Amino acid sequence: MDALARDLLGQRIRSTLAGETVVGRIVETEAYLGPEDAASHAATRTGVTDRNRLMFGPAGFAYVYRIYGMHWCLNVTGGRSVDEVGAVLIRGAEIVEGRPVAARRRGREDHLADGPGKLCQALAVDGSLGGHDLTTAPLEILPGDPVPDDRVRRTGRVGIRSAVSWPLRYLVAGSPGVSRAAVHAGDVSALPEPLRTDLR
DNA sequence: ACTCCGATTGTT
DNA sequence: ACAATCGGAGTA
Repeated sequence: MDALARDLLGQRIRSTLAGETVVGRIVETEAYLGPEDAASHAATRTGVTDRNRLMFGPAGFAYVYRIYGMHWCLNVTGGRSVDEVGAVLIRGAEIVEGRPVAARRRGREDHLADGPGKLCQALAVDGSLGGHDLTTAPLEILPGDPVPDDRVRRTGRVGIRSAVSWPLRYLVAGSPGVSRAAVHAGDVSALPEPLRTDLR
């Protein structure tokens, strides 16, 4: 999961939804793990539910959920085996194609995709994309220029109450499209020992 | 059936 | 600092 979050940086996400093309370069992600991660939607006491079921499935599919009754958030599922549960939230992208389309959808010329809700609005992503195979149109993740390690920052996650110190947020330092959220130190030692093995 | 509240955003 | 806005999850 963690490795997926790192590797998504620099890759492109192309939306041809609603008949128009918008492409973003992914610059900010966050990993959410399985039941052991209190901040994850997979941590529900009731186990698998209608909402989180995709987090328990195979990798490479869209898990889209609504937040605060008004915004959509896009995740890439990351499970590589039946034992691995989780997904990676796409938190920010730099729009590299279809800027005018994204601006119209956003109703403004700036801050087009520097946040998970904004990104979904710019790419026209909504709940109907849940379960979509992200290797196929109309919403697909494509290879991009790899981001070297010295441009990558790993920090604590944003906007959650539990396990905030887990360093599972990744961003490309200084790149447009990174959200304004404060960069706070994620503490690797705060991760439970079994999970640390997933860190590179 | 009922309450609580969130992996956010935009404005004051 | 705070309102908007609603369905999922937990409780009964």
